[in-house]
Amino acid sequence: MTDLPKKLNHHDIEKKWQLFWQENGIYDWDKNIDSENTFSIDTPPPTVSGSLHIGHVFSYTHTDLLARYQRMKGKNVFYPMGWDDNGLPTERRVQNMYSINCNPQLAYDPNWHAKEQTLKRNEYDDVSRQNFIEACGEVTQRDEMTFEALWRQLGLSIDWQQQYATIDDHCRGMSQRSFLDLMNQGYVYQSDAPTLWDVDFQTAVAQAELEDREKPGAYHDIRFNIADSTDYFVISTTRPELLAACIAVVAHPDDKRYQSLFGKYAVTPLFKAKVPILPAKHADPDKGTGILMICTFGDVNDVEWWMTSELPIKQLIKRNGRFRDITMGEAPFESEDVTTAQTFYQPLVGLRVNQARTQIVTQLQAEGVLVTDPKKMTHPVKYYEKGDTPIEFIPTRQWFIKILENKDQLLAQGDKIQWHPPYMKSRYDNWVEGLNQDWCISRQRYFGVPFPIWYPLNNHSEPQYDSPIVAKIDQLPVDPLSQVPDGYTEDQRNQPNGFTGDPDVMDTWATSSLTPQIMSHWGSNETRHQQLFPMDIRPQSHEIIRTWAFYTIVKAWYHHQDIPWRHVTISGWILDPDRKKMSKSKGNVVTPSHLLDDYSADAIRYWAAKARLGADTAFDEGVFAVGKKLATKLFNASKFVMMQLADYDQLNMTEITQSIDLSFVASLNEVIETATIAFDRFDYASALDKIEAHFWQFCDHYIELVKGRAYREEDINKKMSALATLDWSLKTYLRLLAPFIPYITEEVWSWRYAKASSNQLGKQSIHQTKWPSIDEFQNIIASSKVQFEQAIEILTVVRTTKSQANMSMKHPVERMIIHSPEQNWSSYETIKDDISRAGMINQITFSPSETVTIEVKLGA
RNA sequence: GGGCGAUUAGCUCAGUUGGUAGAGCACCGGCCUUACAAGCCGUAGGUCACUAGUUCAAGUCUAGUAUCGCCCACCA
Repeated sequence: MTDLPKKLNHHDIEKKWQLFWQENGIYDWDKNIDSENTFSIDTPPPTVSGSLHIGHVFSYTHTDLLARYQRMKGKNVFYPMGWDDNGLPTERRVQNMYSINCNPQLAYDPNWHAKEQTLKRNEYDDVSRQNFIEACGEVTQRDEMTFEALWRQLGLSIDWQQQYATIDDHCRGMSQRSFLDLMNQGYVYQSDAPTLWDVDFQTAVAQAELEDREKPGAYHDIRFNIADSTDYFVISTTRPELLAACIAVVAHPDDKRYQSLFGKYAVTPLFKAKVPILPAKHADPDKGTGILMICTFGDVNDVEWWMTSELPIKQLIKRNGRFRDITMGEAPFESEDVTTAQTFYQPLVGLRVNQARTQIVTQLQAEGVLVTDPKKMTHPVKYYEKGDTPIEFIPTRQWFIKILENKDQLLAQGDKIQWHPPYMKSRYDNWVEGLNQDWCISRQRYFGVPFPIWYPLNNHSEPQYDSPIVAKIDQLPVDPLSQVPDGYTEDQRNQPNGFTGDPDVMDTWATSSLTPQIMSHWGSNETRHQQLFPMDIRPQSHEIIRTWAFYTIVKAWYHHQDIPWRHVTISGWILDPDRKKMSKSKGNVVTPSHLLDDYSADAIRYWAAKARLGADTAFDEGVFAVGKKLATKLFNASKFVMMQLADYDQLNMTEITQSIDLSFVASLNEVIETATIAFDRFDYASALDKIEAHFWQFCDHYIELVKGRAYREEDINKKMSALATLDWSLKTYLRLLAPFIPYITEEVWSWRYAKASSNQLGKQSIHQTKWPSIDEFQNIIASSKVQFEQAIEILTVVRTTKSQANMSMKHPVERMIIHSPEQNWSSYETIKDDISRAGMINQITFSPSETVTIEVKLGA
């Protein structure tokens, strides 16, 4: 007590308490407590292949506030941490860091080790899939340690024994178990059809992973001749490079301009292909020229129209986005003039889409079939959200999970979940209602969860996709590329009449949609699963409602006919000072480390805690400073209280007897009640507002009112009343503020309340003590907060008067006259001594009046 | 085109069931007051985006308008 630090050094206390929390297992989940008394959190596994930014700190703090509150309410909190380390971001990072490409054809090289190097892209070393995966593993493990250190510094009350990584054995096994279960239930199918395809990553992607980008483009008005006629018409297209892929020309059935052409044929320029002219309802007479070409495949309309037609696919673009070799004249590339067609097509071979476009425009111009110069415009183009080249539709074989046929059920599941804030549910509803494709879960990548599937090969080594060989549940996780299915031997791999492993990996969402089951150990530990599933809360951001939240609801419904969690808590975004979303691509990201160092973890948490769920918040260092100020104030006020209490081990609330003390307790009581209600509604921000405001009243008014009585009063009862109130108040504020600013509260708690002798709560860490409750002091509940408020009013008048007179606060007031209704006098009378001392007032008198006015006469 | 949200003091934001507009920061003035000058006290600052309506009473409820943001759809 005698050697309390003069200044608050947040670096020291952060280090000290992090270690203490870790060594004493303060945040450990107790597996022996039933589900009723458990609060389980489906922590978002951060993508580890990037750096954390202040937005992560923001939303993870929100979850921690709820976790800490629930823990203090006596819940057995299950707060795990996961790492999302599979998927494209990791692969891309590893490729760049080591200058390597994955070549699945190569054999594993046990002597190869990843080393950081920078080579030109065409000089990258090829490594085997297994080597590549090991490199990914090394990188992610290193990243995870960095992340963990930051989370610990921020003070997240995670149980670090509960960890998973989406690429680890457990998660791979769980993903495969899920796949097999869905397969058994008939929710999975394979389809060989045009699929959303990213040509850079060379993989299929899902509808949910697309985004529109506004890009420059141009309308190209191209003349098409009508077969066996001298007539022609003009189509307008943004994708002239696909002219050779044209399979038909369509116009709206009601479009009078073109009705006479239906049933006839058009001949494409350059390639001289005869294509039918047909009616199609999706053709909009008001757009372009009203007549358009169908190409395989220019956009989703082409795909949809093609599926209902009997026409062949003329595929020009290869999986790598380049134009393939084509022999004109061979089906389906028939031509009226094979030689000319080949001449025009040949220069396109090997080009990428935009290069081919330039080339073909030159050709069209040279042929005189481009009616006008290209008309420039900008239009939205579909991209894979992580890609740099527009999406193409390429026919490939993919695995799908059925979702379209269960929209109603999925909407009903959404209704059973409580969304915070509630309007976020409409995002979910909108998305489900607008779905138009099943969920494509296969990806042609390497660092991910493989499908637990092999295919038998016929005597031509062709895979028999209709009769896959399925792994057994107890084999999971399996890697079909290195493991052998029952009944076969390794030397039969890829041999005629042998087998082959499914080469694809799963969409990363196929794994992260199972985060509740991954942590509940569904399928392997039924007791644990029952304790933890469904989970209590799923914290996440709103832009992934359509992916993470949606897919998790899908899986929980298919596997368990249940909701995955009872509540979804949605954090908003951090906006930069121009109110733009912070994102890597915009280059406006703020990283948290230096902020934590400058302002302290408590201060950063304070800033995060001021933002309500769902609300986007501008990045504002001013608020960090306020948080830091609060921590400093708590430190100083606590030091003051400690000085007063130094000689007293234990004080009892029954010693609180004085009017102003009782009314102050009543007023703080009200705050406990309000804050508790707010926290129960997940509204930590309102709770903080109330607590904080009252704490400043404690410092600015209550302490000033009673400090004299605390150290100068001769009447021991009056003195003890002040001391007991200070003691109880501080103990209460510390606990109310503990979820928000865990370091400083723990530090102060350790000065007095963690000691067994003075701690009826019997815990060493404040974070394991009970949240304050009005049940603690029934004898005081009946008190009124009126006297405290009267005192504030009087004190304020005194201070204003002195301030306006440019006087020191120590300057005496010669006389104060309280004009007030007579029935209030007795109340004032009970606080008169305290007011007089705090305001340096020599004399207080009363005067009857209907309204309250306070008259102050300063001394000379 | 459909859906959702926001608009309150110079800035960042509160405002629970309708009842006289709130905080912090910034600004300005004052104050060494035995926890804190990284402090304290105080002053000033707002047609609650706009228009109509309901009501004794609207920041709050209803309808519409504008601006900003997000989600979805369309995108030849």
